[in-house]
Amino acid sequence: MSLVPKDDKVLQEILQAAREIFSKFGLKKSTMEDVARSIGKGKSTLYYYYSGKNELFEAVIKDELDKHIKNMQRAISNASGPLAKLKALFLERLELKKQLLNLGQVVQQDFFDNFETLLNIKKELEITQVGFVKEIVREGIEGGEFRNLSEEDITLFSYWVVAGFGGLDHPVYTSDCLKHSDVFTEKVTGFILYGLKK
Amino acid sequence: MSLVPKDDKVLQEILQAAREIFSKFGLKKSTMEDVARSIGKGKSTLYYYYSGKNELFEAVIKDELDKHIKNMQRAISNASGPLAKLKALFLERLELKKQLLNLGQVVQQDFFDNFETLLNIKKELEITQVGFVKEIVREGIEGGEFRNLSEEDITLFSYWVVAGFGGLDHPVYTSDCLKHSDVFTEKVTGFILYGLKK
DNA sequence: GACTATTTGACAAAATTAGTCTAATAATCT
DNA sequence: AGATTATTAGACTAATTTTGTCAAATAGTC
Repeated sequence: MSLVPKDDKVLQEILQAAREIFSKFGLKKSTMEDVARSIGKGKSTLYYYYSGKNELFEAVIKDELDKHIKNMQRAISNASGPLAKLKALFLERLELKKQLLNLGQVVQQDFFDNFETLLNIKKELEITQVGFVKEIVREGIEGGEFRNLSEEDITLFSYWVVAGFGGLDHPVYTSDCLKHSDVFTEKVTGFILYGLKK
Repeated sequence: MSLVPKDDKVLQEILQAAREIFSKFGLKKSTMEDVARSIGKGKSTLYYYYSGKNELFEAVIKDELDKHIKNMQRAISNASGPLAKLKALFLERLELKKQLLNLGQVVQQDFFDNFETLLNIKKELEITQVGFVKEIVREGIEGGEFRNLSEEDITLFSYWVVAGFGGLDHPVYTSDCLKHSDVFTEKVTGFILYGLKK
């Protein structure tokens, strides 16, 4: 994503600064000069590492998503049983949503789709999440908690769950729901599992 | 300050919207379009009431200061004895500082001085505060808590106190101090009163 | 309807920002 | 030390955004 990933220290510095500036002002009102100034460098330095403002923004988003995918992986590994794993996944997904909100009004699906690379990133995120859900479901089937499903059905089910995650990103859902995240999580997890019970 | 103070409702609407936008983005990154959009009107409407962006900003500041002067007045009236009054004044002054910080990085003295009208407003604020302090000191002298001072000395003392208030606006003072506002207030009030004790 | 007040949209001038490019500077190697 | 490569910055232009203007449209009042 970056032109010359030679000096990792500067790269990280730029990413961190950019994340903060974009979070504070949003993409539109943030300038490359803002980012540069905040790390005490010239704007040209940024262009040495990233080919443009949008590219920097994409890098910030991708960096953020990568971190969250890792967090999801870790959360699932740390949980015992499919129920706990699904819950952990769901909670982590909510966290991802919060972070995207924090990146200055970029969570709107239409805005997100405007970047071709971001679209690819989104697909990757979707596939990764589907993978997580499939893994959990398979574990539940093998453990006897869930009814037996064909591989095809597992895939379909997993895509449905992840579609539900995506739906949470739409502005139809207000912050009030997120405030009651424990109750909300239980309910949604319950809905999800209803389709799997023996 | 406004060109045509005819429709007070729209005027207030603009002021309120402007306050929020300026607080969120600061003066520089806020646009008249932002303000207009947030009240669902055209930008030209803003120019009908205010001759320019800076003029609108000044109006917001002046409105804010007026409110705080009233609050200072009320706080002093409600307090008993010069010590309590001085403390109340000081706390209210800190509140004013917070509000100015909230208006998007305008608290810097040099920035403040850039506006001639704002300079006049600042002088007015200074004179008002000096008046409050003098009142409090006189009360303490008459009540026997403070040593007797000439009118000239009272004036000098009051200007010194208000200068101290102004010093708080400089970036040398970090937010950490403001976090411990009770201890901070006690200490500063103590320093102030030290010069007055019998 | 006539008159006045308010609001808006189109637009030009001014200001700001993104991005380019060359020179300066720093780092590395021989 | 000089040569080479990598990184950084400043000057600058083109593109974009913002401020402010002004005439027309619209709303309100008599």
